[in-house]
Amino acid sequence: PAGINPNYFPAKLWRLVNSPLFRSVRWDDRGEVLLVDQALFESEVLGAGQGPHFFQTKNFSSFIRQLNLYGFHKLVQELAGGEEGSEDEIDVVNDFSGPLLQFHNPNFRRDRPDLLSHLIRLTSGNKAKLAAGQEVTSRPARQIQ
Amino acid sequence: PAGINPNYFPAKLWRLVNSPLFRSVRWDDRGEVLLVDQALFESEVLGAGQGPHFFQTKNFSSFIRQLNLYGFHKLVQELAGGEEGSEDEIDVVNDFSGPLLQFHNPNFRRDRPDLLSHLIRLTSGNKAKLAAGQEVTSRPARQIQ
Amino acid sequence: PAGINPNYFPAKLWRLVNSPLFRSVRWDDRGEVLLVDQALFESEVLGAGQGPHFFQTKNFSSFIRQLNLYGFHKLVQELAGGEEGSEDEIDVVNDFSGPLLQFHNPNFRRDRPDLLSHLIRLTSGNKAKLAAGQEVTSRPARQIQ
DNA sequence: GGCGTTCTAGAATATTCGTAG
DNA sequence: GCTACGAATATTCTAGAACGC
Repeated sequence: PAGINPNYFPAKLWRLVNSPLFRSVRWDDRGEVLLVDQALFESEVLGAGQGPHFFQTKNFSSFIRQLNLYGFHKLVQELAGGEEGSEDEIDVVNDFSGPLLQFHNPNFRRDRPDLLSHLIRLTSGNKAKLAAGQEVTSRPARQIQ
Repeated sequence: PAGINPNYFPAKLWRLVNSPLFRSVRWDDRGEVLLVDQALFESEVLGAGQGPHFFQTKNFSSFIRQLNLYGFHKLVQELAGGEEGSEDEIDVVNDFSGPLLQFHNPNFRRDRPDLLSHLIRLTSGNKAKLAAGQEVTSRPARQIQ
Repeated sequence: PAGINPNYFPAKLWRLVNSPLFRSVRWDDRGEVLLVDQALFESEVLGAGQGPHFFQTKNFSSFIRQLNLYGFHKLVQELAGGEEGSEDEIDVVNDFSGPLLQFHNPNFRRDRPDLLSHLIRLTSGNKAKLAAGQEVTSRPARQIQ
């Protein structure tokens, strides 16, 4: 998407979730929740010898730290028991391999790439600025032209 | 229900009692009392190999501890000894399999999901806050809505 | 070892590291450093269907949280870059399968089971007591006789 | 100086055990 | 007998802090 730095975590996550080449990171049916298959992610994204190595780490926990730093929150898997929409949840969880971790961020939605610029790193400094009502933006990409 | 954390006990209990897939946890006729078949609960909810494992314990007593922590109280079953109206009680108790335990909480009613947010964990700290007249709320959910 | 509660983390870790049945948790050559093969640990200790299931979690991160709570610290692996003695480190790291994580605690040594009783949970309350110079002990095991 | 990675800790709920009432 | 509760540990999710680039 335009306007955000392609080298930073939000842009990388966006490319991952929208890439058909990576099955470990996907959208839920509504395009509002990030689904992650940890085992598959570790092999196809963090594993050795992966061509376009997205991240420098091999530890899944570092990926989780990034998600939290950018304001994502984990959703617990509501399995088989709700009133409405329980079928979807079953599908979501048992899709193809291991259980899927679910993360949510109001500024990370499939149909709203324009919101990506609102994903900021929640450092203590940035949080103080936000509390003071100031705008916080990520460092923009260095455009050639 | 909206506004409560789906990871926590009240939400899980709500899903259980309203799920047609679990027969061990049900409402009484009026939708005001929680009915629990211990033997069935131990096999279908706490038993091994249950896909959607709601709890990490296999001990029924831990489930009871949670009920008490959230303000549920056990109703003693007056077995066929009252004056009139004893048939109802017999029906309630011997519905389909084992004896049904009955628990009550004024904020847990079938037709009032809005009251679920009042179910708070009665730790000593929270009870002190309540005694001091302060509001006590659960850690909020990260709801999608 | 006598005197410590066999249900708590230090005793479980002691049994694991000294058990020939579990290869994922071992001592280093000197018996002073805990070596953990994460992948093997996840399958043989945290995996489903393990007989004497030590922990109720399936997440390796929860195991790490326990190590830190009881005062263990991770040792960074100096990979083949030192001056002398680097062979030992290589052996430690590449012994049989994946890389081995190393953790250290002065009260966790192979030849000193008597020190296990000094492993206490570093909660905020216990840390305050320690800072005040008070003794902190774990809840003792309930002995039958 | 910002971002990514790592290691550790905070804080809330969950689970267990024992016992008061 | 047995319900309810206190208190400790266990588990989970998130955040703090340090460091390198």
